Amino acid sequence: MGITKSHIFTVKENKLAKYAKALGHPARISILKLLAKKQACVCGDIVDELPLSQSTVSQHLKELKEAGLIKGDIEGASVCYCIDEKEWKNAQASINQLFDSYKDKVGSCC
Amino acid sequence: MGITKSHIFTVKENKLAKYAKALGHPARISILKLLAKKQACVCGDIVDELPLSQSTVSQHLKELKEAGLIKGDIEGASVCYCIDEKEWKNAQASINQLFDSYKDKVGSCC
DNA sequence: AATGGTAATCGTAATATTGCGATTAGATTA
DNA sequence: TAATCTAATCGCAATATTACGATTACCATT
Repeated sequence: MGITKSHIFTVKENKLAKYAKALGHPARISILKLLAKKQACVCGDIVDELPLSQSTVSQHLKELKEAGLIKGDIEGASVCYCIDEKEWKNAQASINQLFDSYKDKVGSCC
Repeated sequence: MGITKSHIFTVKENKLAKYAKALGHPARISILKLLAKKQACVCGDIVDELPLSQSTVSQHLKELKEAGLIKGDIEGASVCYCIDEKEWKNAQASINQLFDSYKDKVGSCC
């Protein structure tokens, strides 16, 4: 139905999925890389760096903001976007917890 | 247009986004956790663990397989699903590379 | 050969995503 | 105040995702 049955999963699973979903688009990866390098913090600079329209970039920024990965401070007429340090680390830790839960195979199947 | 302009991004960015997208649903997180713990390797066991229909689980498994994170070996009538060790490590490394590219803020903006 | 179990696929419906042009709201400058 | 610049939002179209029941294909038993 295009709608996820979130209630049957844990809060933690949903939060992790939300982080991952935000990372699940190359444009958003690209934006985050720009923000990480701090070469572009102002929205307009991001638009200039990517071959996407202003409205499209704005929407991607909105999704990253809703996932919690970034935050935007209004600076006069423009908006300064930055990575949310706390959530960024939290996301990394959550993802690594999943990856690390897999111990090297001992044989069994496959 | 609901279709991603993949060609304007790098292969690496697209690959990372693909991994993240696969992780972007709580059901798939849940499945991967089961596989990581090896409590469920056979498809049927996964279906039993989750309150989702067989066809829905099968579809999620397909997406995880297409992203490369898991593989399935046919064992008689049933199918044994396991994490693809190599791709798993590759995915973790790619994601961490992005996260680690952000150095703690020194001030600038936000 | 007939039956039963397992898992992929098909078809369908509801909803979400991606992308853009156009418009709008706020701040800045002339 | 008028003109301008910035970024969010609206409206739309194309496509993708999520979910399920039904069907199908394939093993394994009987």
